[in-house]
Amino acid sequence: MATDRLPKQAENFPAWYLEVVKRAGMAEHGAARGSQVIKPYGFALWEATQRALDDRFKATGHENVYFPLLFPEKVLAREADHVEGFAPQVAVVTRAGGEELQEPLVVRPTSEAIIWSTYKNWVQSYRDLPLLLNQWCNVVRWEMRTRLFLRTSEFLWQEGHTAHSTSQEAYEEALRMLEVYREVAEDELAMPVLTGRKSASERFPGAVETFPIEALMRDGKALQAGTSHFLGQNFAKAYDVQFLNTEGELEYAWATSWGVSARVVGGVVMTHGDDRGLRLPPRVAPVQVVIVPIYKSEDERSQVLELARRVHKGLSSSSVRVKVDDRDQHRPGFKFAEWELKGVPLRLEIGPRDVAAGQVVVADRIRGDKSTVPADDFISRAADLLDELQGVLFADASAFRDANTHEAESFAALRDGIAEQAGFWVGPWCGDAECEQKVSEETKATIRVLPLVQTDPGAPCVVCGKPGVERATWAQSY
RNA sequence: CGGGAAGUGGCGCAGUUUGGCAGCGCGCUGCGUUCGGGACGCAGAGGCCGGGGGUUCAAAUCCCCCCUUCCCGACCA
Repeated sequence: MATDRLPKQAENFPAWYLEVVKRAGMAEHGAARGSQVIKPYGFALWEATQRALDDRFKATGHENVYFPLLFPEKVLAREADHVEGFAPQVAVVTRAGGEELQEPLVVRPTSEAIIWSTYKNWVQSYRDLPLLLNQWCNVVRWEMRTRLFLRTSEFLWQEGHTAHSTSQEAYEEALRMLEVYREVAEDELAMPVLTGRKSASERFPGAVETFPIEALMRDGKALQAGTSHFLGQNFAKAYDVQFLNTEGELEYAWATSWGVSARVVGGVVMTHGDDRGLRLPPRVAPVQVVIVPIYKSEDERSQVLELARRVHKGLSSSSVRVKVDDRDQHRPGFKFAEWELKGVPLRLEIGPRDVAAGQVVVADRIRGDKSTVPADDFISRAADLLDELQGVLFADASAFRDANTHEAESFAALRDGIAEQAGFWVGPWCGDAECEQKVSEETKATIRVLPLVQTDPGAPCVVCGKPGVERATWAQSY
């Protein structure tokens, strides 16, 4: 008898996370250091997220493009902050075609450089703007420390790169895409997020402002689940992208970039999972309803499968993603445990008793209860029930986030509080990098997010006591 | 990059101290019994023991060199 249970979340969260990711069939370690193989179940979640994002990109006027994976190192080196920020993480190709390359090629860590060096040729007039483009691709960043989905040396993402004729328009674009990210995180992934600005030290290299979405994982650590950057004219100046404005004057273009990576798959695992495994938001769940047939004799089998297929057909026709688990090599109990691990929101158990009564047993993975309902009632109500569960999951995660958000009354309270109870800690900050650094040195927590508009100016900084200019949210993070 | 651990059938591991037929559990294949919360019996298949060199009658095991991966920290989506 192989029970082979998962570790308990509370006892060892990282081990629990890795076990769920591997055993649910989402991903495993790849051949190269820090790389990963994304398996069908994990990829399906990423695809669902991709669709949700891409639909919204299109709806906001963006188009998809593709730029090269490799480009000359000197292209990357044009923007000072950018190259300084990424240099330690960049993989470089020095040999190809059996020869040393005259000019080394970098594997993109992000594509601002190659895209803006190309935009130079695409932009001459204000009539060429705005340029609203997005790219779905992989990037490579040679991180010291890796973890499946959350930080791998190669990862999948989307990166939007826009060029505008005015500062205001670019700034608004950055905020608009931040809002798209918030919406996808909350409405599709049921993952509540904080939005706002990053402090200067946490900014993207080359950005004027960085706007993140920050989610809280079940172990109280924050996860940056997406970022949108207002790049000002930094890249236009570095790559010489100028246009003639309506006044006939030459002006540098204004830029944004924004990205969400497959890290969010890990975020979903760590936001909603419990001791039994995953709990998937219905809107992105690869399988929303799984049907487990129960039978002894061949006779029962055919009757049970007949009802199962009827229910399958009924649900499919109302666009519910449903699967009949008719594998003969496993008994029902095994299948129950397996689909719970995989986080399928609803499981139907159909056995001889149910065939006789025209009913199904409905097991709810999200709320953890079971009920018996007439088969036809379930078919007509399934879509609504899934919507309801989507809401339950979001409400659960929001309640958890709220319960783990604390007010930092003093530096001592912040320092000791974070050590004792991980989570978001909120308090006034004077804006000095020294105070920020003191907190991170003593607590390992960083400022995750600052409000878009000042909410509490003048309150004493929780570190130094000087009048605050920001209300900061601190947390330890992934 | 510092600290730790580990490379042995698909997966998880034991065997290494003290050299002597390469094992166990899960999984896989076949047959049978089972099937409403992780089934069982019987019979099977499957291994250059991370790589290279050395010591020895004999190396998974001892010695040297190399490679790789994971975990914990500093860096980051």
